[in-house]
Amino acid sequence: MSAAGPRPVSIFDVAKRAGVSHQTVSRVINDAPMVADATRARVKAAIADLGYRPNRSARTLAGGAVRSVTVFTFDTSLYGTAETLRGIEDAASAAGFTVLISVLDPEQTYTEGDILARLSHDGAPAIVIAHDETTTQARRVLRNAQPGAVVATGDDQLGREPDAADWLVPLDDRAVAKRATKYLLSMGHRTVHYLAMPGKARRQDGWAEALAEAGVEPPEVVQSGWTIGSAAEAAAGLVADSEVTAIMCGNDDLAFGVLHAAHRAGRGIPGDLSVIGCDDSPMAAYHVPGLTTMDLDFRGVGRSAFELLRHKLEGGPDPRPSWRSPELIVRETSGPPRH
Amino acid sequence: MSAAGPRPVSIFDVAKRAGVSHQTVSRVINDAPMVADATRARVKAAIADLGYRPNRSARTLAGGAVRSVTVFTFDTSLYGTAETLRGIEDAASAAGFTVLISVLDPEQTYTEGDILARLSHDGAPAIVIAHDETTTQARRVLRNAQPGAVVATGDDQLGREPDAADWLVPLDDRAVAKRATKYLLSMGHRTVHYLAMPGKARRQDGWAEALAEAGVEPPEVVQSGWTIGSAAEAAAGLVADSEVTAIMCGNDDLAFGVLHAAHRAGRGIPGDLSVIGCDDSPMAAYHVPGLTTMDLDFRGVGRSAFELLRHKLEGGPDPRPSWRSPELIVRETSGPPRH
DNA sequence: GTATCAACCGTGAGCGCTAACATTTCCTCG
DNA sequence: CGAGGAAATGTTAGCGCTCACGGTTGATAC
Repeated sequence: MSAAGPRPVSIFDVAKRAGVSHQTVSRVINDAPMVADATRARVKAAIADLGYRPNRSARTLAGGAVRSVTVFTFDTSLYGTAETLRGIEDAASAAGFTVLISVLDPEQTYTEGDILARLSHDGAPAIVIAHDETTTQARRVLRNAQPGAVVATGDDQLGREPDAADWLVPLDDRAVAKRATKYLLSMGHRTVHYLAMPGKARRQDGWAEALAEAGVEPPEVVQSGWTIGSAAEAAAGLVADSEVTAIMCGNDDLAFGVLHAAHRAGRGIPGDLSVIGCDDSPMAAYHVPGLTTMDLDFRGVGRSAFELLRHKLEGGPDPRPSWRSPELIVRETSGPPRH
Repeated sequence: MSAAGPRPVSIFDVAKRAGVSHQTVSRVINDAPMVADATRARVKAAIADLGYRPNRSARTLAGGAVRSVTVFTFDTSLYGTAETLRGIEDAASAAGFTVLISVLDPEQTYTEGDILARLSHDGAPAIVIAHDETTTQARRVLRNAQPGAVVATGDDQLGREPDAADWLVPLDDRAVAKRATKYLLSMGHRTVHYLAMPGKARRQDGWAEALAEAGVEPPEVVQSGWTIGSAAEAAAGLVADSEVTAIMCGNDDLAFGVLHAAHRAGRGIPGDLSVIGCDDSPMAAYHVPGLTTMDLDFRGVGRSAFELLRHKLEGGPDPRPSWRSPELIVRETSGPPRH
């Protein structure tokens, strides 16, 4: 009834009811010490009676502890971002934080002001799930504007960005891609082709690195969009080429696209062509044939990102990063080439 | 720099710089009339110079127009909810609204207080993406507490809930499931089995209704969880039974699980078994074989939900609901039964 | 030249809360 | 038994903004 009804109950109403000052009520709802048990109980009863609920705007305005995070991301319906978001949400709500999301459109360019304007206020804490150009730019902007209140996940750029450990939960995409490529190479493939999604340069780097170490000249990268459909289209040429025996894909969705294209082209999997994905999305295990891929713990990364942010905000012991490390999962889309 | 730096620039700083009162600045940032063009320009210049950005907390506290929505949902990584969320986000950010998300855990039960506490303040506008028990309960709680500021999407319960049109963007799951079932029946199947996901009773109703109209006794419903894996497991018995020639699934993910189980059981698709999903997720078109399913415009539903909420908040002309109506998409997992 | 009325702009209060400090109470100890 | 001090509570100010006014212009009308 409160929407249209009378003014919602405030801290003063509770105070009056409990026969204390409003500040005491504030202490109770903030679990502050220095309140007698009896008083605390009385206040809590009053809160329950009146159905009081604190007003977050007032709280943040008054300069109390921050209790919200803005998450910048670029597409909530992709497996990786959705899972990361979920991880952030889990950790955040457990800690009593509100999470706001701000979805950036990869097609659009944003000015610094555009991005900062999406924060609820100047200096508001933020997490950036940076998996493409646009979000990487957001990461840069936020990091410049308010280094104390930003954390990011995504493309590992360790070594290029200063103090990355303080504010970045890296996925080490390079190592992941390298591992996958090496595996394919180890199966006896002469070379491995790469189907790239937009703005994930580090995975491509890892692939190139693995090839370089094996002494093979990397073939031309084939560029795809983010959707299964775009991958199927982009890979049409690749799968038609009988010289191509192994393709590594930027993520699982792209791999499904490739598999579809390969099927249409009549190429046998994995006899004629090995395909490997990345992310281990739920579909990977149930696709027929089962998709070989890299398991990435996005949810864990999201949780860790939140913990890191919280650490920056509130201090306390260094949070140990706690996500499963990436792991190769061999299923049925990969094998030795047929001679 | 504002996080650790000096106090962020406020409306007063801008006012001083522009040589006007703070109220005039407020007028400018709110696009209010009654400000001379010259003054407006001067203020805007000052805003740009100082890099001023309004503080949302202060704005909502001071009782201005509401500019945020809290979205209640139960799993941001499912296709349907992710897309709906995306639709809401699109519309909301276009309208200058902030979107907060609040993820409810289906395993958990929430008290009325728990749910209301997730609002940023008493009476804060909310959208509920109600696809299961928990979110449906949230919908009920919010609707009771603040009918003026709640809108929901999801399971159609028209006829049972009063004034549904005012606050519900229905998906008419019943009709969708009925359509799919009728299609299967029309292919010549004696009966259609149903693999249910948790808490989507209306789809089951539609299936039962279609069977009833065809004069066939509905077989026992098989219950699944939300994941592909749980579906594969739950459907194991069904696919092993050669009497079963058609299965309709609660959504596409479940259908993929069934397809997987069928493959393992050695049943031919669609010769031995027809499978139909629901949602037309991106994978449906690229799965081999292509999944027959119902196309649902979740994104449009999300957009409409936001528009409806905005209408309730700000008045104005009735928003025309504008989402594509559900459509049957026939691909390769369905066909007539083999005799 | 004065009343009239827009258009424009400023002043003060207050939203609900917390920080910082002031005050009271009550126990401990020499 | 009074000084000292900690625990418990109250008081005041102010966060950044909007609302509801009140004041000031300048053009127009008579």
